[in-house]
Amino acid sequence: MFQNQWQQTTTHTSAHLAQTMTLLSLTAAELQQKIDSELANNPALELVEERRCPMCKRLLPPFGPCPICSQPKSENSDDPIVFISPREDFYTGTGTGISEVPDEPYASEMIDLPTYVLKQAAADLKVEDRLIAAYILNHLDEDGFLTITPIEVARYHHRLPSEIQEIIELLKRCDPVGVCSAHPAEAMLAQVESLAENIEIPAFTREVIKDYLPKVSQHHFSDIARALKSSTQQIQNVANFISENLNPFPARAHWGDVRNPNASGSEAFHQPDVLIYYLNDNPANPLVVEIILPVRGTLKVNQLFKDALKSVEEEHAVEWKEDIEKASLLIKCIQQRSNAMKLLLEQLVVLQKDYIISGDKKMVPLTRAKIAEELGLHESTISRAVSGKTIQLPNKKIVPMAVFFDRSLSLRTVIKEMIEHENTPLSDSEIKEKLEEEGVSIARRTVAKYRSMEGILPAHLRSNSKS
DNA sequence: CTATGGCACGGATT
DNA sequence: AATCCGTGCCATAG
Repeated sequence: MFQNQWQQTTTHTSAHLAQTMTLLSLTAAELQQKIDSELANNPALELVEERRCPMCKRLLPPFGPCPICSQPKSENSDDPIVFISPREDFYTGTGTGISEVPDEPYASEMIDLPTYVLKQAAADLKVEDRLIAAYILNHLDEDGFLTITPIEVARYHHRLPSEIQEIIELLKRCDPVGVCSAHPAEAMLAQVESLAENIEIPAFTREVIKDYLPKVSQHHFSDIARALKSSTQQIQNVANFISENLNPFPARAHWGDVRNPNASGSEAFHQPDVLIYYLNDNPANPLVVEIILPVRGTLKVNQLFKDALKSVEEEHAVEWKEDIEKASLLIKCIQQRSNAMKLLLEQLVVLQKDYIISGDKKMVPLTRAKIAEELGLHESTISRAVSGKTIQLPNKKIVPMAVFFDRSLSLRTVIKEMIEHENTPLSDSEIKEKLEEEGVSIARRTVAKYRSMEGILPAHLRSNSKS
């Protein structure tokens, strides 16, 4: 009986399928937004109480027992535990998630970047300028850069470009410092100015940022020194300062090995969709894979509402019925999304286990198509499920899920290590040969490409001067 | 002449 | 159909 009704809703193909697709491609944070708005607009949708595991106090998934406590004690520890978890609140990126209070709960007021910046700037803006500021903030890309030019804004609002520029300058000083810049260099300059108020800035820093950023990333220090009539050592200092204190992408959570102390505010915008960690953070324990479901408690169709449907006049009945349909559809779709994510992660974690445990080098080349085949799902499903999502690894790094499908990552790290351990600088073709001895066949040109991807400068400029 | 970076083409992936 | 990636060829720098 219940089953039947369920089935009917699911097999209602077109619209439902479409919605599942859409939901699948949403990240945890986006999904939460969606659910919140649905909850507010649809009276038939109800959020019932959260359940906690009596043992570990962790929030329980919508159905079933606690995934962790219910694990049989002596289990084949090779099998990672994969499960869907309600969000325990937003994580800071360091916690295990188990009975731990988040340090920085952003969730209570999850505001988006534009709002966040506007709040800070509002006080310093003239009333008539706020609208413009809001307009500008709404035209930022995910890194916090402008997608429009000041000229365009000026035309649109019938103001002088200089006035617009003033507003932008103001916005640049707000929390993710450098937001609203046109490119990384500009953002970094803004950060320099802001830092200059408190600490000393190495000489030439501004000049280097302005004109030689690409060279810095390639470690072409001597070139820059020559051009600026400075010393290589001095430029090296500047480069260190830059990498330690500046963030080229103010609004982006910095993943990978870019460390950045002054990024307090920006990190909160990228919550991982999946957490992978050792149970209780002990590497001896099995891996736990936790898929964040941004809902506390259980979502369901309000039973009272359903009952009330029978005793209501005709005109409303239609409308109400629609609401109920919509609600149950949404729930169904969310379940499907969760299910797909779970299937995907189960495969992914098993296949890439070495990578998760021991790092980039062990990455297995993998394509979305292969996974799709394994799972019997369509490639596009996998694509959607992967795109935009991020995963937190046991080592606390947050990486895009797409790296699990990066065919070259493992080779790149091998090359990187090879160069790190080299005595005499190896040329690209020498590296190619070495790799071939290890059974890897790859073109010389490709070595060069990987090398530059890793920001390693060419052999002849890599004379053994260790800093 | 050797080592690299740029451009662009073709096949694989999404 | 659109994009990404590995490569080959060629120009350039040293």
